[in-house]
Amino acid sequence: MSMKAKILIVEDEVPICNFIEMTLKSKEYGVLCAKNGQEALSMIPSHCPDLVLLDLGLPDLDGITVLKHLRSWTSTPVIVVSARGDETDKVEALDLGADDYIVKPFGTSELLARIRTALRHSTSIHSGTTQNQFCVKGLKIDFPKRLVTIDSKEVHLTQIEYKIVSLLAKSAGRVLTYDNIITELWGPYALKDNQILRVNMANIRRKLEKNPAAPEYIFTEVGVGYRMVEE
Amino acid sequence: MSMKAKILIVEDEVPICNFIEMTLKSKEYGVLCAKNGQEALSMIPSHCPDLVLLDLGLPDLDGITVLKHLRSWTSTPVIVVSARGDETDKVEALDLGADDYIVKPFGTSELLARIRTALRHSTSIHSGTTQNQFCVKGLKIDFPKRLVTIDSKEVHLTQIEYKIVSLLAKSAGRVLTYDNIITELWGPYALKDNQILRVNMANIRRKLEKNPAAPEYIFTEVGVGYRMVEE
DNA sequence: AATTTTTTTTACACATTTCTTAAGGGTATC
DNA sequence: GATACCCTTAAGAAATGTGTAAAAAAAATT
Repeated sequence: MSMKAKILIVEDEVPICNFIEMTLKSKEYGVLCAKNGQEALSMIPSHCPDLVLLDLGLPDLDGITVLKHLRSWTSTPVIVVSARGDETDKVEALDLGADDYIVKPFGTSELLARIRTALRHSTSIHSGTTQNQFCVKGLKIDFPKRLVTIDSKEVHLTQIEYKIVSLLAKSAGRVLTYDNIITELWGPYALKDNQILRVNMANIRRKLEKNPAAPEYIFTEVGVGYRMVEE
Repeated sequence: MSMKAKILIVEDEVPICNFIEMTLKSKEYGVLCAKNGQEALSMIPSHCPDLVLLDLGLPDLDGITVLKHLRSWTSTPVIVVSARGDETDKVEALDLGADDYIVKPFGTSELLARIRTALRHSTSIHSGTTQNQFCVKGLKIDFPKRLVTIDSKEVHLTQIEYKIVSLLAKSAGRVLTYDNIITELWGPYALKDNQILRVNMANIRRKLEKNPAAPEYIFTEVGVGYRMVEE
């Protein structure tokens, strides 16, 4: 938790943008700026901001259009900032998935408080509730619970074992090379020595497979890597 | 999903309360009313509203006090409705965990839109955290009363111990990492030192478990964190 | 101001995990 | 069938993580 959240400001009026940018930077948020809708939409996938401050009056795309596009694929929190205080505008934006709507001119401390509120929602530890799991034959991996079961019986895996198994499961059907796995788990600067991986795989198989010598779940691709059977 | 959400209105001025009640009922929400803070706090655990509309100017307890009490055990969405539009009031309420702050007089369609927004959050994010009791084997945690019992016998937990236990209980079945817990209890800027957590866990287990060396309720995931057994 | 309670720090024994080393066994190639 | 290569398995050493006790510091209570 060294750095605070990254916030994207979508605002065409430079002075306002600068003002908000300074305010946010003084509170140690990471700040990105987009001057129009197109720019905003192209920046979001690559920069993955934790929150978007969206002005409605943009030169190209309407802010509402930006919001629509955005909500079609992500639930990144969006606070709409607008000069228009009409109720219909507020209702439209909120119903399209905006998380809050602030009318200009606004106080900086209110803006900051509303940002904190929106971020609180998205970073709550309870927000990972989506039941994401991998099942194949008798093997089940419940990622949110970090729980592996064989025929409904819990199997205890160590940290590294669990990471290897879930990495393979997330690419089930595809071969992951030894380098892939080592780079992912021990970082890019680790020695590319497969031995440790083999030892771990032996231990994993002893825990998961009925007969480790004839695996059902994780197959060896000789000279290449390992592959988890597909769902 | 036959019936729409249940909303508790906390408001001492009868005409305003009636007006909001009618508005909400016309949109088929379930409506409850509390005329003061005490009443609100006693109604919430028993009626479990899906959302609270909280007026700040109450005859007995300050609305802020109500919010504080409420947030000590539940994350039920709260929209503060207030005649006071001062920034400091807004910031205070939002930082105490209010999800939104609307200044009177407000338009009904804006109110409804903000209610929809708040409910959207709670059903996608916190779903399941609005329980006010956790039971498993002989252990029972009553969140509104802040009471922990083992086989109906009260167990005294210190502040931190209680927070750790209830945090784990609210994510029962899931592993919470050391970082999760430390960040949640000591804030994001705390040193990530697990020792204090280990000490607390030892004390908690001494109080809850028959045999602390072979826990029934809270399990250790070596290298990862702790997990409360599921209900 | 003194006492009690709670929280944090320190120290250490013990348990688990991770890594290294080494032996053994397939399989393909010559 | 010998050789080389790679994979599996076992066993133990090294590194890391965990639980407990006790003392110190901080906070709350009287």
